[in-house]
Amino acid sequence: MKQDSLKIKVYKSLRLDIVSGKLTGGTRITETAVAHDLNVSRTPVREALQKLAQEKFLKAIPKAGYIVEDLSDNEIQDLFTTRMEIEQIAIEKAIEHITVDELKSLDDNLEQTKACIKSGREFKITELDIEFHTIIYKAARSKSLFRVCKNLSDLTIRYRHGLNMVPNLWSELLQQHIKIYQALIAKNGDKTKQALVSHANLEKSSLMNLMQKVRSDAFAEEDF
Amino acid sequence: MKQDSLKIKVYKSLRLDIVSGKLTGGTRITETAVAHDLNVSRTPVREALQKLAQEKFLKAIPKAGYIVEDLSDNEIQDLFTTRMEIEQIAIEKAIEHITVDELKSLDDNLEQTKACIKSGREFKITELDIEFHTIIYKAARSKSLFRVCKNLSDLTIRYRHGLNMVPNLWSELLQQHIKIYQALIAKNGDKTKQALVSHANLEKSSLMNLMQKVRSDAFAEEDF
DNA sequence: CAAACACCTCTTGTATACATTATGTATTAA
DNA sequence: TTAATACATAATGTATACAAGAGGTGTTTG
Repeated sequence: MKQDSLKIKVYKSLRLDIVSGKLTGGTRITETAVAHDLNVSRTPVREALQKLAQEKFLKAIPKAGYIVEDLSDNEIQDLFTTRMEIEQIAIEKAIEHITVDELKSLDDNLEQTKACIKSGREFKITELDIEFHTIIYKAARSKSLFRVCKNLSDLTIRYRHGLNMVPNLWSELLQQHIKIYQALIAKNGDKTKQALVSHANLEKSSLMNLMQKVRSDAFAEEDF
Repeated sequence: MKQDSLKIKVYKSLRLDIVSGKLTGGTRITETAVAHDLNVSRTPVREALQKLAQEKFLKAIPKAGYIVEDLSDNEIQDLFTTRMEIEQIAIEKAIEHITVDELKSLDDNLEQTKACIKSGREFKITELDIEFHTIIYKAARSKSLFRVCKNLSDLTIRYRHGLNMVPNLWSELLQQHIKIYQALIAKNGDKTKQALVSHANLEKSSLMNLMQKVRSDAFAEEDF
């Protein structure tokens, strides 16, 4: 395997910090600080930050640095909604083109997820969830659509780790993955889309409940 | 108005060269050459090239430079198809949210286009065409959807200048814009989507005919 | 003659020094 | 006391020098 360039290393490192929630929304980031932390010069850091800003993980403040993108509840909802709407297009195409190998990959993915839920390896579950959807994007056989789907999916990752705290949610989401998988095999367009919409809605509503809870908890603490 | 940074200047300059067809697909681009041409250092050039590559106007060849992205006929068709499919989502939302001011902007746009078709200002017509669709994207009131639509639309621009050569096409496309506009006013979802699909299909088929013609002409010349 | 190896050159990758600008603070004048 | 100005500071913006890798070419050796 070829060695990543420093730019890519910095990119991956920061991206992981953001999607994993280590860097929260609003955090200020400066080229110099990152360069110092990672022991590289400003050049690769600068390029990595620009890439992250273009992907909407960071927000560039001209002549003043960057902050970690901090979406409002409405903007997060909007993101999840758009993702679902476009994913419907993808899954409709996937029905036509998906191969037995790809269906096998989905099946493998479901098995692995089941195992991870049992053993409680939450970080891995999120990864598998992303993989499940990515297989479908790819099966749509549209380069431009794949790019759009993947980008939207990536942007949602950081908001989904909180879902690990909701008890039994992963089991429900897995059941929905299975429904999607079965509808894909049956090549039933309406059923597939419906299963996908239910899935996205559960995810979105769980997230919104969670955020409201977090907010009211914070408010309660202020009473002291 | 604030002065653009060199990076932005270089970016805009190259982007214009690509979408206007001055730089055709497959053309090789190197940092040094661009820097020399525009009398700036490699740093801003480098950043501009990376931005263009991320937006899929250029293709990065690691350690070897860049070439102007050269899509196959199928890939171009795919791009236009995806754009249309996602634009349908946008226009459905636009019906719900579009304001009278925005409808007025669309009307202005149609009038200007009419005038430009009469006077044959083709470059301006393309701009107005893009503006027409952008107003609709914005009216959908979804940040994430707007971003996706705009990006896909931008990618199609460079393939559309060839359409200027097709006689009377712009008049037909204008008629379709008018249909879309009227359907939007009537807030008729099905009619609006149908008008949009017709519009996109005409554009796509005209482009494919044109490319096939260009190809067969080139083939005919080889017979000598 | 063919294949392998070394080297030469072109291009990106990285570090660093310097320029520019925006912001905040302190001082001075009205 | 307040407002304006000047300056200090900290960040990005830009230029440039050097490093490193990939590919082509020529020479050498079997």
